[in-house]
Amino acid sequence: MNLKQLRAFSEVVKTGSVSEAARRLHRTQPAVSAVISSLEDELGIALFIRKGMRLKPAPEAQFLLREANEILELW
Amino acid sequence: MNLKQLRAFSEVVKTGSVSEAARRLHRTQPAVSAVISSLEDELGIALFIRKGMRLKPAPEAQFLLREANEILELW
DNA sequence: CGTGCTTACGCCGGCCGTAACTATC
DNA sequence: GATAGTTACGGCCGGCGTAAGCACG
Repeated sequence: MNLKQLRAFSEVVKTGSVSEAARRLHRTQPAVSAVISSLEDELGIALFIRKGMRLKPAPEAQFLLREANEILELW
Repeated sequence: MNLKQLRAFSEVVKTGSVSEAARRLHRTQPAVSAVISSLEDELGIALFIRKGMRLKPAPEAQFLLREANEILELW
């Protein structure tokens, strides 16, 4: 787990979109997608549920979101 | 600035030694040394004063140490 | 078919360890 | 000469973008 992952995760939740998060992070969509995947792999849980074409944060993602934002705030 | 740098910085301060920090971080001495250098470069300040063979945190390092530990605690 | 996410793939930069050098005791 | 830190260097792995594939409306 590292900052890049937390930033990506936070942005995707905030915007509800990998594409939009990618724009804000100045990265391409696949790059952000991969970062999210790697985070899910590490944690061993799915952080998002595909809802049609959109991503909805999974319930388990809530606690991580709080921690992530807490850390990013300090940055 | 990233987590690796903060971890390295924190360990070097804690132990007063790059070698010992390297052992704890499971890295070699040169690797840790380089991370510290990169952090100092980024910040544009010297974080340590060479006191004989030991490293003493520079006064300017104090504020960073507090922030670093705060962040690492959350991890 | 347009929009969005993932998979595939090759390139390139950065990180790591080894080795050599410098300094302090 | 032992111990600690830095500098030099080469190899390798990971992250990036491009492109192609897949799914939903």
